[in-house]
Amino acid sequence: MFEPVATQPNLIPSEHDVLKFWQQNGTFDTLREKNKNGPVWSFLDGPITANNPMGVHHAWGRTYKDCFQRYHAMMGHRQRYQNGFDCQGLWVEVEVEKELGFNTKKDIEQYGVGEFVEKCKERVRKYSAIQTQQSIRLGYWMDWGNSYYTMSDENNYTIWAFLKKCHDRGLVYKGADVMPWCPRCGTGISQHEMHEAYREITDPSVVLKMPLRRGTNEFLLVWTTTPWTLAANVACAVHPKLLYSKVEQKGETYYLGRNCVSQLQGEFKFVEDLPGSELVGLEYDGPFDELPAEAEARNRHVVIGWKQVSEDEGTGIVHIAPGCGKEDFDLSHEHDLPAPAPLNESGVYIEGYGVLTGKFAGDVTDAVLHSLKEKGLFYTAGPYVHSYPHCWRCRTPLLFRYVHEWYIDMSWREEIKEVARQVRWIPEWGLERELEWLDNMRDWMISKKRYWGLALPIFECECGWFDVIGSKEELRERAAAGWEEFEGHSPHRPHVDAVRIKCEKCGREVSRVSDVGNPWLDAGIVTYSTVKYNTDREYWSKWIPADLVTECFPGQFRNWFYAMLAMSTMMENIPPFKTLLGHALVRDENGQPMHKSAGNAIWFEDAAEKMGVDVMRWVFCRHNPVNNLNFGYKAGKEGERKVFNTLWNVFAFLANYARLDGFDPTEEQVPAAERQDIDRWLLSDLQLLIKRAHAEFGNYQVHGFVEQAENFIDGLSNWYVRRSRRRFWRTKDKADRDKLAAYQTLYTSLITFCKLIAPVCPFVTERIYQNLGRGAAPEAPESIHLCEYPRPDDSLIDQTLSKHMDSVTEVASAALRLRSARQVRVRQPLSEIIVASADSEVRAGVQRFKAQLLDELNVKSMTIKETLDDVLSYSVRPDMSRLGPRLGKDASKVAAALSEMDPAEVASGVKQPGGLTVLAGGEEHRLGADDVAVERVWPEHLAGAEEAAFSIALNTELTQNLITEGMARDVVRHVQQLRKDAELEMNDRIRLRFDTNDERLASAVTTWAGYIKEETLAVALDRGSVDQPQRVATVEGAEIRLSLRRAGS
RNA sequence: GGGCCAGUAGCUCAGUUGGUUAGAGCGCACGCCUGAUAAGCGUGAGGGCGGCAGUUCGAAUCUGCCCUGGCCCA
Repeated sequence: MFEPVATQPNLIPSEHDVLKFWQQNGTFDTLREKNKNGPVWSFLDGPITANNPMGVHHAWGRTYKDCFQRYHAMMGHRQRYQNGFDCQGLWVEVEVEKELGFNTKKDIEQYGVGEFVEKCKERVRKYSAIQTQQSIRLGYWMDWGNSYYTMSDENNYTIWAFLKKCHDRGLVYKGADVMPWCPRCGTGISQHEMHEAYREITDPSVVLKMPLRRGTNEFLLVWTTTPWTLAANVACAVHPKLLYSKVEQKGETYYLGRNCVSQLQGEFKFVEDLPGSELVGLEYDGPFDELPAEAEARNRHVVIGWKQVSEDEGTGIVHIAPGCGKEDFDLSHEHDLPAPAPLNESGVYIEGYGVLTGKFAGDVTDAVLHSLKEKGLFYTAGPYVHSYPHCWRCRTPLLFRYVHEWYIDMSWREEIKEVARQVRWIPEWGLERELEWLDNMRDWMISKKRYWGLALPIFECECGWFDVIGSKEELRERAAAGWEEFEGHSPHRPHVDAVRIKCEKCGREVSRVSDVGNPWLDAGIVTYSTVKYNTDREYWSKWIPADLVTECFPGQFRNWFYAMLAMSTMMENIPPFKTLLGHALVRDENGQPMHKSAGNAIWFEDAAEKMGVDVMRWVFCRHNPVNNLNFGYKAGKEGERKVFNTLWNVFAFLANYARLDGFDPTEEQVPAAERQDIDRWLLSDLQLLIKRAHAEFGNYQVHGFVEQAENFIDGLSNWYVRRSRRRFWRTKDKADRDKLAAYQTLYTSLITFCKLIAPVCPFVTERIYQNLGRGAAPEAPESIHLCEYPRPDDSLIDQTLSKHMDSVTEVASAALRLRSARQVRVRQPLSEIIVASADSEVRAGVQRFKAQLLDELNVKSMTIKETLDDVLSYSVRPDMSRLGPRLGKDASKVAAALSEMDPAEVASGVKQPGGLTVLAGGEEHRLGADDVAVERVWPEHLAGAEEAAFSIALNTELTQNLITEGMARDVVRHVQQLRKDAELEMNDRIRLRFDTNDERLASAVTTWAGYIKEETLAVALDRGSVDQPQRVATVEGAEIRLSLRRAGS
């Protein structure tokens, strides 16, 4: 019935076997069929970017997703199992550009937008297929034929519906702003995408002179790290309340922040300090006033006050170029200043900038400095290290550009906040984080001047009119031209661009704006688009809000979580999900961020085939998700040893013995009341573990359960099995109810344990189940994952028993420690142990498991008492350094008197409230606990230890009998090793032969021959010359030569 | 400048509603045990819980301020 089990689990090859097994049997389909009428549990998958193979960090989130789905499946819940792929957006474009060797948008235009978009789709298909295969390898059970793609028509049109709703409320607008711009990608970078954009770089820092127009030789010293923006200077800003110094140097007068005078080169003469407010309003000459483009600004150069100015860096006087900086731009509104915009979308100067025209902004530092020097405006320059934003996809340093983009006015953020509050955030501070973002975010920039993405359904007329189309049907109805060209294509560029509608104001035919959409629109709509919102509203309302969403949280508060919340608020004003479980980042073994470039990134496939996915999943589930996870093979190895080897060994032990014994798990159960205490202890612990599992899975805190599971398997192996082994070894006997109870207890515990952890490690548990569960009962479900999740049986829980067992293990480990300290090996039997405790529960526990303890500790007898006082003696030594100064010459008399007294009385006396009264030299002296040093003295023959809850004393006196028995046990041990070396079966009988020159040893063997034979399954034990010993061992200093052969052979 | 999270042995982390002598794993050394275990167990060295000040009979746990690191926002 049970298959024999190898001693090594061989995890990785077996995982492939299990995958095959599931596939061949259609196990996942069976599961869905089984649960099809069950109560709904709704998980909603966050789309993975289908742009690269998976790294181990993807596996973390996916392990959670699978794990919770598997738990709920075993609870009988109906689920959707839909995986998602994120398809559209700049990240795909950038990779395709790399593949094709493109550098600019021009390359794409020349190649053809249609072809380029096809390439993007192709890349998505390729990597979604790879990720699918990898996920299957992880054991991630999903409806893989039915994954959603954010590039689908359904998804795109549902976003149109969302935008239409926004437009109906008047929230869509075209705005003008200065924003971060990637000159390589030729697109603005929205606030959402500025996450992790800042990187340290070295830029030129320049201090230049701006001549004041009011007098001669007076200059503002102005600082900038972006020399290219100087050609668009409009104003200078000072902090009105900061102090500025007026200084003279080489016949010129300079103004700069008082705390910035260290910027001055060489000697200078201090003239006076004045507040910034006195500089405000002064007019000056700009550094590039000769340029035609500065014509308007030329007449407006003025010093303005701005409280953001700091004197921590630079000169305390800031150059303002409203067309080149966000804050500058805002200031220009405040002060009604012009905003010349010098760059085109590639970051190149437009006409009107003299020698700069046609040059890339990042390349003009030398030209700018040269020009300043020529004009006598240069003061100093040097390298400056600061953190500067970069394009999050191509790493190009961003520029700031004045542009027109489409926005959603987010003035309705309070509505979103209200929805966010209805979600349960794990960890709880996720809500605060989200609310903070919602408070601080600006309007949502939804346009991008790119090619591969959502086609914004905005049609804009020259006359200023625009409208938003809400569906494919609406587009068809309103199409004035180009519908035929578009029909049959997905709503992507370039085909959708062919459609024109009529301007409702001036009647002209107008096209769609050429922009594509922000990719977070794509992912944010999935709670609608993928759940049949448009086609089956009843179905949709059954599954949304989803019960669970789980993702890695850094970044997602402003991206996916935000987009889902905002879009769901607009669509139906409901939370899109009920619980959000966030987890931190995967780091390398040393806590460093994993980077492809640093070479410390681990690809999923490598990890899967090197550590195995069960182990990987265990590592993920064991970790507290709020902390970053340091992932590496070392941690995997540890988990493997600690958990999987232990589990496997218990399994192998049970299966192999059960096979020999013909144990039948379907036999009638021995009632719990008739089983041994240790059995009932294990079953009680098992119920507690089941309870814990339900609590933690239900609460999405799987790591708490996994930690407890580790403790359980440890107790199962290293206490229950170790303590119960002999019950399994007894000869086959149908009437042996105790043996049956042991089998049943171990069998139930192991198989229940496997079911409990099956969602975490679905492979190894499946193998164990196939042997133990299915092998024993062919009518059982064909997979462990088709079983019901175990339910706790409260009647089996016995808290007192647990407490008793705790006392027992503590006493055992204290006694073993004593043996170790005294160098008395455990195989050497000892005559007596005394356990003393004032706690009656401890005494009860020790009494209850007396036999177990004696066996475990190899001691003949045990005495249990309340205190060890009667076996201990005390030694008392007066502390003369205290008594001397206090008692003077009486001190020595007190000491003498003390030595006459009973040390035990002294010991207890000094602890009394009044102290101990000692009569010496005719006077009474009171001694307190500090006056004497009391030591407990253990009698020579006792080794003692005092613990918090109990004391123990071990009699280490050895009689000849004990020594002889110890020798016999040593011999047994050597024979067992010999059996193992000879690769005998566990139930093979042997004929044993030994030889020794030591008569003590020889007589020990003879005296204990019965015992030795019984322990080693020897049918014969003879002394005789052993010419070719299979083992030569030393016992108590004497040599013994051993040989054996299988009986009957 | 504001907010969130974290700061416990060499490293990685546990420490429930404040309660006696703060735990575990890894690593190192030594020892023990082994008819399931190329496994396991024990011991030792090593920290007084970022700092200071409070509350309390009692604080790693609560309060305040500060320091360091990470993240977010400005």
